[in-house]
Order: sequence, then structure tokens, then C-alpha cells
Amino acid sequence: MWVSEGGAVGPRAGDDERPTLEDVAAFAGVSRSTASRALNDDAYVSAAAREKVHAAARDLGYSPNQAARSLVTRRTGAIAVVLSEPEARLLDDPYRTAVMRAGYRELADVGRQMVLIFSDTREDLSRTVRFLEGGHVDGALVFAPHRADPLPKALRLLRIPIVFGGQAAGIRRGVHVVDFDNEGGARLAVEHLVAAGRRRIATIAGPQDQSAPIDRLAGWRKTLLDAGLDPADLAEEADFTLSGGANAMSNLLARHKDLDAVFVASDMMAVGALRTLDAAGRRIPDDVAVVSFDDNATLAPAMDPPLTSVHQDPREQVHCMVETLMQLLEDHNLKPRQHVLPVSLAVRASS
Amino acid sequence: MWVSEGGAVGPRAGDDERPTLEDVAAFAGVSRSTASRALNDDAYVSAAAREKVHAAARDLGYSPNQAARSLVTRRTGAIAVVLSEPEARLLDDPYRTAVMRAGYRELADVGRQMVLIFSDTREDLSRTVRFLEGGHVDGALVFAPHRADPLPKALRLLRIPIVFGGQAAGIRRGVHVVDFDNEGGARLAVEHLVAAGRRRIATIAGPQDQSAPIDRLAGWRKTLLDAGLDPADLAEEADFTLSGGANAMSNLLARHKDLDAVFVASDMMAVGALRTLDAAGRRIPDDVAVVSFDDNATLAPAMDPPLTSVHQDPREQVHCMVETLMQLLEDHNLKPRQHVLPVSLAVRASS
DNA sequence: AGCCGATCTGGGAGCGCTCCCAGGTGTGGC
DNA sequence: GCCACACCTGGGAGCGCTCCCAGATCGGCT
Repeated sequence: MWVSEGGAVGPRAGDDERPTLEDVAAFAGVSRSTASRALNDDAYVSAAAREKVHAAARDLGYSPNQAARSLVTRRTGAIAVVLSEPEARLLDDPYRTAVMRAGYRELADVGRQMVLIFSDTREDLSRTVRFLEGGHVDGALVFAPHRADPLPKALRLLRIPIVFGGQAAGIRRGVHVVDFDNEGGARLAVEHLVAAGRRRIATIAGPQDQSAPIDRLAGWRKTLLDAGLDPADLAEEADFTLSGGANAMSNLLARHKDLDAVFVASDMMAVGALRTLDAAGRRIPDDVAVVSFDDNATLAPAMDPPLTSVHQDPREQVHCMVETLMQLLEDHNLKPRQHVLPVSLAVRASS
Repeated sequence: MWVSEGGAVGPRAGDDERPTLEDVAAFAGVSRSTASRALNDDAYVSAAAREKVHAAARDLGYSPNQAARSLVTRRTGAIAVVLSEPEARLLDDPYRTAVMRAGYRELADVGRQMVLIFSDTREDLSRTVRFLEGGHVDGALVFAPHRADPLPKALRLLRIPIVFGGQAAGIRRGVHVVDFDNEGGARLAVEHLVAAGRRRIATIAGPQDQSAPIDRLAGWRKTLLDAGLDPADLAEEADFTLSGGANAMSNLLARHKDLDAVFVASDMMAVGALRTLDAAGRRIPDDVAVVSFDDNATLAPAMDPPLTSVHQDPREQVHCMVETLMQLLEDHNLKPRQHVLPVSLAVRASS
């Protein structure tokens, strides 16, 4: 590595003094109290005073000291978004990326700043807990899909408002949850395949240590049984990755040469499955129909053929979570609720 | 959407009082000052007092109020990571995801909390500036690759320590920058192709409103000229996406049926190029050799064939940025520096 | 004229912490 | 025996803000 010294444009020396509210008040010729009221547009400030204060603030380049403010108001204006998930998963998972993005937007819309927290190792757990406890944030949106994850239970003991995205590990009641109707979505997908005359409908399930994939698998199974079809030996578990989906598809094809449809628990795995099917010479949807889950905007419609997929909108989920959290901030005794968001089927050429 | 009420496990009623340092001190039988010293392991605290205070803190479940602390210390322990980029780009770009991840890790390693900020619209700009000014964070790592982006200039006026990742729009001096050797990387790639006997070496360049792609294109051109080869008409610009890469490859093939190599400015675009080449019946690397840029860990080695790619490690970049920022935090008058990180060539089967 | 309420203002207190300073205790050297 | 110097402790001040309360002004009512 080499290093080159830049120009001599030094940082503004001295003058490290940021103006305080007192300075603004003095400049505007009013008291600190009046200045505060004007800037927070409280009631009972004369139009003249408000005008003078705002002008002073502008001229002095004033911005309030958040630490001082939150020391007295006991709120910070920041909300944590906690993603508890092994590192590798996150890099690959378009759903998580969408969640981060949506979190930022939705929180910005209600005037809150997002503080993103990744938490996947043991040390992370205690650091995360310490951070949330430290009063850095007013509340948290938590995504912790893994059943064995100790985080949700640890967080439950904290005294800050929390809303979970998806079922929280090992906790069924007493917490706020916003989840999608995973089982219902799987049902939609399989019913669609049955209605199209498919009879050998396999599934590539997601990791069975998470609620969502468990529910999707259950939905597939129940719907087959309801239609008088036999699910035996037609399920294969994979890990939500492209290559995992491809391998699972190989295994299914090897076991069942006659399968005519497959329900895949995520778009990413479906991409892998598509590749395997293509390599095996199966035409889609003529020989094998494919329906997946997620309906990721950049993935599902871009495939060849475009994927029929169960549509769930992460933004909608996050929106609902933020809404719930805002209510919780207002009323800490809000009764815990389980919101279940509906999903729909986006039908495309793959089925 | 339907909503089901959860169990009656209400939140801990009343008792909203978090213990303060004063409480801990009283409980331990020492003064507030001593308690503070013990918890911050200052010098001059007796072992006995330290022990008592720590026990008290543990028993009471004490965690310090960060707002109060940062009000007096004038530092928050948080660092902003600012990503200034159109929304669509971020969802797709594995490099940005890696940067977020690395930022979180590297900052955690030095005991700092990452506050992630997306900034791509006009409103975002003023919100971002306001946030950074508000004293929420001690400093910022800023990624703003686009030449026309007004953010860097705006941030330059702020009085908080900032380190840029990659060249900042329109600013060449007076700021701290950690960048990769983009031109040198392109040179490595092209020299490798020339050494392998390739003579018609095309390139798929990235968006020419950003520094990195500009430098990569320049490196390609210069190296060709140095080797006595003609770059004319052999460059095609694309937008860093898979489909963009595929289209660019089509255009190049249409213009030059005889091209025997292509240097692609990103892995993602290379994936698209690979598809096009495959569809056109070109064998890789026999007919056309492919070298790309980024060497993304989940992308480059997983392709068929695995991609030869210029290796740059986002974690290394972020590490250097964090290091620089920490120095800057110590000494606000640190002379601005431009760090240029070396890159290397990971040779695989595609060339 | 007197009074009441609505509107506006300024001063004081205090959020929970860190830091400075004055003071108290013990140990060693002259 | 006394001073110098470590070590340790507690109280006070103050960071920059919001909120409460007392007071001032003014119009409109009895």
C-alpha cells in the first residue's frame, strides 16, 4: 500500500465551538426557554419571537445537541433493526437486503433514524443486549428466524419496546410479531398446481430450524393430503442458497423421474432448481411446473422462464412493524399482538 | 390481514426506573465519583471499592445512560456508514453488501457502533447532513462513488471527521480517502491476457460517472496501447448489472466476431457476459477468455467456469478506513491522506 | 374600574454522567 | 518527628437541553 499526502487544506482550525441554544437565544435577543419553544414549535410563542429565533439558528448554523436533548426527554429518535443470522446467509439473501432498505425508509418516514445491528455470534449477543439497554435507541425491530437463537429470549427481558419480524425463536406469546402467512402461501401455490392438473408435486423446503420454512412445508403437505395426493418422499430440504436448490432438485429428480411440479420455498433456490431441470432436459413448465416463494422483484420476473412465485412484500411487513412499534412507544402497555400479513400468488410462465 | 391477541403476559408494569450511577454508588456504599471511576477503570480506585461497585452494578442491572455520558464526554461511540447510491443499485450489488458487513465488524472490533445511512434522494441529503451534524456520531465512513453526487461537498463543510471509501465526487484533496488501485488492477488483468497470447481484447466498462470504472477503463486502454494493440471500438459501457453485462457482450460480439478476450469491470456483469457467450456458442476460455473485477467470494469462484478476477477485499478497505478514522478522532488536524490499496489477480479457469 | 382568563416570557431546576479539586490516609526518607 | 509523595475518596460544577412555574401583558367581560 502506498500513501500520498494530500493538499494543505487543513481542517478548520480552532473554532471548535458549536453554538448552543443559549447562543441562539442571546443572538435572537430572547431567553433560552423561548428559543427552545420556538425551535420545537411549542404553543405560546409569538410569531415575532419564532421568526427571530429561526433566523438566529440559521445564521449561527445551530443544530441541537442530541445527547442533551435525549438526556431530558428520555428518547433518542433512533430505532434499532437487529438482524440475527449467520454472516454467510446475509450476503446472499435478497430478502434481508430488502428488509434493511425498507427499514431505513419506513423509519425515515416517521422521523426516526435506523441503527443497524448484525448479531450472529455469542459475543454479539451480549454486545447487542448491552447496546439496546444503554438507551441508544427507543425501540427495536428484530429479525431472528432461527429456532435455537438465544437472542429473542434475552431481549424479552429488556425494558425496551420490541417488535419481531417473523416468529421469534421459542416465544409464542407475550411479544409483538408481524409475520407473513407462510402456510397459506404454500397452500395457494400447491392449489394452483393441483388445479393445473399436476399430480406428482414435490417440494424443496427451506431449513427446518426456522419457522417460515416449517410453515411452508406444512402448507405443502396439508394441501396435497387435502387433494388426495401422497406427499411421501417428495420433500427435500435445502439451505435457501442457489446451489442448495440445485442439489435438492437433483436428488428429487433421481428419486422421482415422473414428477411434474415442484414447489420451492424461496426464489433463490428456485433459480438453482431451474438450472438443474434445464440441465436434465426437462422443459418448464411443459414437463415440470415450478412455483416458488418470495416473489423477489429482481429475481422472480427475470428468470427464464419467469417464475410463478408467492408474493410477500418486505416493505409491507416492515411498515406494519414500524406502525406497531410507534404505538408501543406511545403506550408501553399495549397488548401483544400477532399480525399475520396475507400473501398472494404472482402467476408467470414457469407454471 | 388478521390480528390475534397474544397471551396476557403483560410487560413489567411500573418499575420503569432504571438505576443510575448514584443508585449503584449508594448500594455499594461509596460515592458517585468512586463508582464512576470503578466502572471506567480509572486509576486510583482501591481493589475493594472496584469490587463492590461492580457487584452492585451487576445486582441492580445497571447500564450507563449513554446520553448523559456523551453530553459530557462529547463523544457517542457511534460511527456512521453512509452509502450514497440509487436504491436499485444497492439491492443488487454484492460489493456494497460486503461493505456494510465489514463496516459493522471492523467498527465493533474497535468498540464502536455502526449507524447505517442510505442517502440517495435530495431529501436524504439534508437529512443526512442534519443527522451527522446533530452529534449523533463521532465520525463517518462515506461511500459516494458518483461524480455528480452533491453529498461529499456538503459533508466537507461539516466539522466531523470523515473518511471516504473510494474517490469522492469532485474532491481531489483535503479529504481522507481509501481507494483500491483500480487502474493497476485493470493493468494486471489485461497484461495477463496479453501474456496468454490474446490479441483482440475487448472490455465491458462500468458506468463512466464513477471514478472506479473510469480508472479501470483507463487501465485497460493504456495497457493495450503499451502492448501495441488497438483499443478502438472494443469498449462497451454497462451499468454493473447482470443484464447490462449480457447486453454489452452481445454488442461486442456483433461488432467483433473475432474477439478472443474480454475484461469485464465487475463480477456481476461478467456473469451476464458468460451467459451471452455461452448462448453464442463460444467456449470459455478456448474461444474467449474472461477476466473480471471484484473477485466477489460468493460469485467469482462459483461460476462455470470459475472466473479469473481482480481481487479486492472490501474488508481490507474498511479496515483501513476505520484505522484512519480512529487516528482522525485522536488528532483532528491529521493531514489528509489518499490511501491506495493494492489489488491482485486471482487466476481461475475462465482465462 | 376591577377582574379573569388567554397569551407570552424568563428563570430555575434537574436529567445522569464525568471531571476537577480539595482533602484524607498511609508509607518512606531525612 | 515532620515533610514529601504516593494513593484513594467525596463533593461540586457543569455539559446543553426541556419542562415547570411564577410573573407580565393585554383584551374583554361584569
